[in-house]
Amino acid sequence: MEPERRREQILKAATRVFARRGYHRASVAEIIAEAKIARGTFYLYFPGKREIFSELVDVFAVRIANALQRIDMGKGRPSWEDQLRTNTKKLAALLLEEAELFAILYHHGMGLDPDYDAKTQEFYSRVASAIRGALALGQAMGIIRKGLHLELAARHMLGSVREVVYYLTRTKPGLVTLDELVDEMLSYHLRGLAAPSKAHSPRKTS
Amino acid sequence: MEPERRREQILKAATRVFARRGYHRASVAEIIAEAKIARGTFYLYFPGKREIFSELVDVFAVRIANALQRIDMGKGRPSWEDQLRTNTKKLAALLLEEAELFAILYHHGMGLDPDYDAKTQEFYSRVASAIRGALALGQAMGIIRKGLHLELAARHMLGSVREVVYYLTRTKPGLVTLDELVDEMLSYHLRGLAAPSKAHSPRKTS
Amino acid sequence: MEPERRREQILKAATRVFARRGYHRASVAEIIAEAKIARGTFYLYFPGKREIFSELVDVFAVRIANALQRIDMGKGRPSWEDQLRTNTKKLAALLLEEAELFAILYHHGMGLDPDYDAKTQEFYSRVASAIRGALALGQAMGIIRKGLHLELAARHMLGSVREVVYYLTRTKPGLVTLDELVDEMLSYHLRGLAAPSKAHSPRKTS
Amino acid sequence: MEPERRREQILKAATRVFARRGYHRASVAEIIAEAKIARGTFYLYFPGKREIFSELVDVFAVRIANALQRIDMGKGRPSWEDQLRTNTKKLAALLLEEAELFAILYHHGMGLDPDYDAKTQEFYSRVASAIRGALALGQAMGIIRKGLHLELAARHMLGSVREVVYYLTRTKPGLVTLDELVDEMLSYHLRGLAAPSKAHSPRKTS
DNA sequence: GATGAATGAGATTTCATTCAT
DNA sequence: AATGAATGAAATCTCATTCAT
Repeated sequence: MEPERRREQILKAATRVFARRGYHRASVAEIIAEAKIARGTFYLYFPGKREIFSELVDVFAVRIANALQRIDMGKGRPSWEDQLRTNTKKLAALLLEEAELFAILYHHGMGLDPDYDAKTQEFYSRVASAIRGALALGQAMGIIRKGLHLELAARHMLGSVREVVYYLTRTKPGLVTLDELVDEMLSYHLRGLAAPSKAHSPRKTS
Repeated sequence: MEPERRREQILKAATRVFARRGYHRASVAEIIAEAKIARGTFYLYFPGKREIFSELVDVFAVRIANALQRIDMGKGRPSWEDQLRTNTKKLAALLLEEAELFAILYHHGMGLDPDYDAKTQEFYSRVASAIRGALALGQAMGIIRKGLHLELAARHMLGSVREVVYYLTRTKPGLVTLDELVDEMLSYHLRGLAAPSKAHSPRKTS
Repeated sequence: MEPERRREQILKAATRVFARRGYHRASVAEIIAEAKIARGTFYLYFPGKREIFSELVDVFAVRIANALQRIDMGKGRPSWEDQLRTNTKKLAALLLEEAELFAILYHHGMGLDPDYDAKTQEFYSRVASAIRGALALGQAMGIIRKGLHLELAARHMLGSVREVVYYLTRTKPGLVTLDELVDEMLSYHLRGLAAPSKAHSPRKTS
Repeated sequence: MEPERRREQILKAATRVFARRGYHRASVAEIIAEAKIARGTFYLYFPGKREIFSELVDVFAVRIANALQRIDMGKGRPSWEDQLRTNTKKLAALLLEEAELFAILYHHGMGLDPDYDAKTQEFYSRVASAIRGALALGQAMGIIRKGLHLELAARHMLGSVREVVYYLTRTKPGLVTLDELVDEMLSYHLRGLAAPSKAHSPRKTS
């Protein structure tokens, strides 16, 4: 088999194994069984378990990054809202489609090699940072309310999207359609939970 | 030493080790070194590594559950809002204080034995379910808007709180005070991100 | 078993295995089979194959060093010749007795880890250097002839003793008694091969 | 490429690799990289790693054998001494020139397959035997002293020459010229270390 | 109650050799 | 003749758990 395809095949098999077993319980033995190759063949294509995992995550991170367009208010561009909706939909679609890869990313960090932990943290930091940028822009345009702590808000979004999508892929696939999901997510983050009639504002405590 | 205190001592040591190394990289060797006991002694008090970890998480889960009062609109009770604020504050305080234990809870699930995974899922399901109950109650009282997908909303909250608190304990401790945090969290979830002036409602797409 | 004795037992077993198989073909599996212990037990006492081998060589090198007294012409000391004879005899006795260990040392260097090679080279260098010192002393006393290239002479001795003893232990044990061996070695090195009558001196060539 | 030259090319590459890494640390991968051929090509010309090594050593052993003329006192032949000197010089020159090959020969034996070990032993035995023959001849002619244990003496020579030449090639190349070396070696073996004035003879001990 | 020496299943990785192209 | 992808036996090392003292 041509190296290119063989590599792909192993990567695919590894994805399945990691998704179903987690990083630690996955073993090279299992990956080669899944890929139906000999032990040595694996090491012909990848230096080891850590590295193939790392590559998996990297590639996926890049795909996510590519799915998201930096929100930009230049002339002739769609509205801020539409761009947000597009990004959200693309992201949700990608995560739902690549549920296996996403499961890996969801269960990230800690317990792996220090190098790896740092990398994952960095990935999430980059995402959070991108979100914060979009929020700042929205604030400047008067769409996002003032007084918001942008750093915390970005983490709120990051955490809730991650959890909701994971919940859907693992526990309740098919609970909602993609569009319903996107609507729910957007309205949740933009409007919150409170009923609109009452101009609700939680009072400050000491 | 009395068995009770010895047990406690081991549990404390294990907490430190798990928090610092993660479940997989932690070793029984490290725990007994930290607890300054012999190898055999460990197994006198706990069946094994998996079990002591499991107990750690369970105990913490119970503490969380105890911190949260089921929201109840009975006579003479504080307002729905105040109960929500109280719960949020207690929870945030507990998680921030017990950062080590929380790090464990944040990172776990998956990669352990299937039995254990199931348990974790169950823990989060219970939390999500409690949140959903509170939201339903709020809806009944007209405080929470109609048309909300309660199951998804509960996951939104769960995920975002987990992420925000973890972010604060690990990356930016001291970024905000506890009260500021609670305010941010409540306003985020209740009011969302959108500026209030504009009666903003994202349009549906096909 | 007490650690002290267990350690000794493993070291003995390893000596046998290394002597009969050489460093590379020896395996930890073989050592533990010889010592009748479990795999893990080996690693309880030694960090690995390289290290146990290294220790073996080190210990033997020290024993050799201890067997040899630095030749010293102080008052009341035996004659230079007697000291030489004593050293030679002790050395020969030790090497013949510990034939297994010596076989290991004989087949030294190259092909092992670089660290190890350096160490062995160093050992032989130290021996050669000690010999050179003794020869210089003998020269000063008029016992050793002038014009000798001491560095080369020391290597001559080193190489020939090593080969002769190895030959005896491996191929022809019992060919000569210890005293005969010592006599042969001393007369070989001191008087050479030439018949004494003819004051033989090889002429120089271009 | 014609098979003959290709074979030579691989043999050369292997020599360099074995000399630089030793038998065990050398890998077929390294040899084919050095020879710039494909993996399969190697096995087209040699049955395996062991065999190419073996061939290397064999070829060199034959070259050594050819360099040495059996000492022969037939009519019109040079004197015994001159023949000895010629042999010694040829041998030293060959070993010094082919330092890489000699390093291999110096270090080998043991650690390889039993078959191989036997072969090495046999090579050295043949050399020792040739030396013994020459010594016996010298004894008959009154040049070599009586009472010498010829077998041991042959081993003495073998070991010391091997060590001295190895020492020069590896550690101190250029320490002496070829002629100086030959003089040193001959005088060492013929006259020994003792100063000539004193008719030195070490006394026997019990 | 406590100890810590012993265990061995299981994980990762290497590399000489084969064989279809 | 030449290639190089594939193989898999074998080696090293880890660590949760047991059990005799």
